[in-house]
Amino acid sequence: MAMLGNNLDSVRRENLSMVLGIVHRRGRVSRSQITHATGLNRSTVAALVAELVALDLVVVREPDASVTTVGRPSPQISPADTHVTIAVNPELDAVTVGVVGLAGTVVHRLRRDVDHALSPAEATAIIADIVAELERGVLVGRTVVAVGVAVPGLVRSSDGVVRWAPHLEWFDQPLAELVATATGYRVAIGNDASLGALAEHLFGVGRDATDMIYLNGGASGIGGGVIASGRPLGGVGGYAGEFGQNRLGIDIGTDRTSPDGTLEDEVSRARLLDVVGLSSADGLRLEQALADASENPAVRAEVSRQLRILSVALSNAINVLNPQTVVLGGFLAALYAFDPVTLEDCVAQQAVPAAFEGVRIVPAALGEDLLMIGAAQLAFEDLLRDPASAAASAATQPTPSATDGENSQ
Amino acid sequence: MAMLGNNLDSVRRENLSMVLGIVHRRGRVSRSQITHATGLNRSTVAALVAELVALDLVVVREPDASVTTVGRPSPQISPADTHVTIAVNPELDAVTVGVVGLAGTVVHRLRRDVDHALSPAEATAIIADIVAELERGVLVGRTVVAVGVAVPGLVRSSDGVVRWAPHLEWFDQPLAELVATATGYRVAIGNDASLGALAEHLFGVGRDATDMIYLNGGASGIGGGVIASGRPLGGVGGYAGEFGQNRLGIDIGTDRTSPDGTLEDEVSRARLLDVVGLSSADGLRLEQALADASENPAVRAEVSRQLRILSVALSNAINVLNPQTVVLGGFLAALYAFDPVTLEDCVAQQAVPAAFEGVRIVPAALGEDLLMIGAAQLAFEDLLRDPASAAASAATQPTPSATDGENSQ
DNA sequence: TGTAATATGTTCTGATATACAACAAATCAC
DNA sequence: GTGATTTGTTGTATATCAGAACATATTACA
Repeated sequence: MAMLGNNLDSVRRENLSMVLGIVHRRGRVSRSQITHATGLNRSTVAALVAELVALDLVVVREPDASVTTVGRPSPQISPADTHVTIAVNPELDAVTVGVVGLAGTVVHRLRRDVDHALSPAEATAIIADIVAELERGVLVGRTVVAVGVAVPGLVRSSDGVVRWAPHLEWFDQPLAELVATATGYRVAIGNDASLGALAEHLFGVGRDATDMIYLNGGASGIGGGVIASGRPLGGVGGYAGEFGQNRLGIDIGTDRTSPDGTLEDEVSRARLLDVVGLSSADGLRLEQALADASENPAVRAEVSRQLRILSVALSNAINVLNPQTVVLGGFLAALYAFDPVTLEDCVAQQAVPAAFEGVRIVPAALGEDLLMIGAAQLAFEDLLRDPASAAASAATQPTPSATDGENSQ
Repeated sequence: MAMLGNNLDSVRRENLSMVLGIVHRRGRVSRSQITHATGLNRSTVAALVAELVALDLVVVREPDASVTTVGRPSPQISPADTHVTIAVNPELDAVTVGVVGLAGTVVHRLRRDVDHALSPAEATAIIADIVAELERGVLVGRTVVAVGVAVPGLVRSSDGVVRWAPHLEWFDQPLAELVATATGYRVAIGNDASLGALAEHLFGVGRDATDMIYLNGGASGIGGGVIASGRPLGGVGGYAGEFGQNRLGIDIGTDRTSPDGTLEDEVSRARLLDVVGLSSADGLRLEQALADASENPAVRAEVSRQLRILSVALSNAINVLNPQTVVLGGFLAALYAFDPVTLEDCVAQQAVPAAFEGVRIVPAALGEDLLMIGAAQLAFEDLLRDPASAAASAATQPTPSATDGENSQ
């Protein structure tokens, strides 16, 4: 029963965390907006903001001249750009690294293509190399809070071990430890789709949803993430959200290509590329190709087959999780864009009516920044939870080099 | 962005809540155990316990003589039996009402059978009648905190309207309001299976699980509830957990009786009763009947068919929610007991290995008290969240009568 | 242009919850 | 019976937030 009591320190910590969180999510707020959002006293908010300014976490700007309300103008508070995280996304054919500011914006991004499937050690070496490069460039004068890695596979949340990343062929690899040792920074690792869900929840189309499902269609399969009561749903190990492996009931026998296939066996990018005659395409290009071929009966048949199967997956998920919003990313967004009405109708028919009412099915909004923002968010988590001590430890962190090996999350 | 800042009042409130919660869940603890569990100072815990004693919420007993440790013995703290909730479970053929103490034990229970399907108004009248009877009996000298109702259907958590209870044929009925008006107490309403999940989580086999799935097989279908990160998962409307309506993929064509049936179409008590030749039976009697007929090929075939289908539902749920424990209640417990190994093997084959490792599949433990405890827990929620003000308002509540009509949850 | 109204910033004081320290008390170990 | 250990009890100190009073900057309106 590991719950800790609240003392006066925790009040300050939580209030600081709350103020920083508001500034982080909204990007720019007046101090009086913070006062109203928190319900705290003006004087208290002033003190909290002053402490965050002293920690170099937020900056105070002149009141926004464009607002025209009665009363003394309130200064604008924004996240400082001095504290950043490094977001990393290792994929089969490339490693993407980004520098993300506390405002949730990608300051800098860098993609390094590779010609063969990387081992964890090789990926780590590339990451360390890119980080070293960044340290000589954009990171000068900035403080790196942590490194966040979005991995296309299952990650054990307790220690950052990649348990199962079939696409990369990584199994039980202590990636957090490897990257921490190589870069010298604290490292947080998570599943890519779960981090995508987090990103869309905080900065994308899931902004105002407390309960949200995110499904991402990638080259390797379908990943997912769940936000429940405004917080990421991880499960005991952190593996939650594996919608792609679910087995679904489909009413038309010919809809299924195998008798007991999983969602990602039946609904796949490869089949879509196949039917439109492409060898590869990102989400937007695939969407365009599908639209161009919308009169082709074979295309229509395959798309509607996949939509019907996807609708079962969504219905099941809606029955169990009762979300406000369902966000579709990757090729699933292309699938949805081809025929939104059919998908919505199918889901409406199959889901429990009360659970479905009010559900918005929408395509993802964050595009290529999605995983950068998600991974960065994971890395910012400690700072957002306890601004004072995390900022202090980040500032006093030894100069990043290949010496110390911390790990986290 | 409705989040409130912490002030000193909230510290006190949360600490009181935490101490009462510990006493509530563990039933009997020494004060020093509370000190260690909360991390608070001895003197602080002493003050908190003293306040709870003053509120008549806990009682202090002499130190337990049986403990033999060095040092001064610490007094035992237990929940007081003066504060109770009234738990209600309307069913098709009966209304069950229980008086449940803060310790989570059912002090008194009373079942009234009815000969026809009740309307919400009729059910309310019966509930009010039983409550009046209780007020002349066991409730004398006790304070009723609230009434909790476990409904076999979907309940809107915001206002306690029963949206969809097909078994009872109740649709969009403001049951919370009706019962509150009729009894004069604050009323909290929830779905029966979700409350079962809560009960098993707090006092049953899910005690040490932070992430848990509960599936209950009832006469009317299959209901479910989810605990995620130690808290009930409700979704936006409170409808989460409707596993029974999910559509599942099954590998053997003959396993399915309809091409696109839901879980509760395929896995049903009626089919089991049918195959063993009974017209009705509760969980235990069905379990016995199945065991007795374990050599009958027709019984074996139907049970294994249902187990295979159930395994798909569990695998899907495990993939998405990554729980520690899966609890099966009602006839699903009987199904499980018939052949635990087959079910576990099927799930192991179909679920994502990392998500399945360490999952315990277990039958429910609380038996017939399950829904009483779950409904009571819902009713206790306000008191547990804010002991000081809730206890004060319960004490000053107008004498229960058919005058005031509050509702809650 | 000037005054009133409104909202917010700033500063100081007060209330209060918890931590801490010192002492007292009750047990076990030897 | 004495010492060690743990916990209860009491009084003091610290820190945080609320609130009041005043200052300031804007809009509204005559």
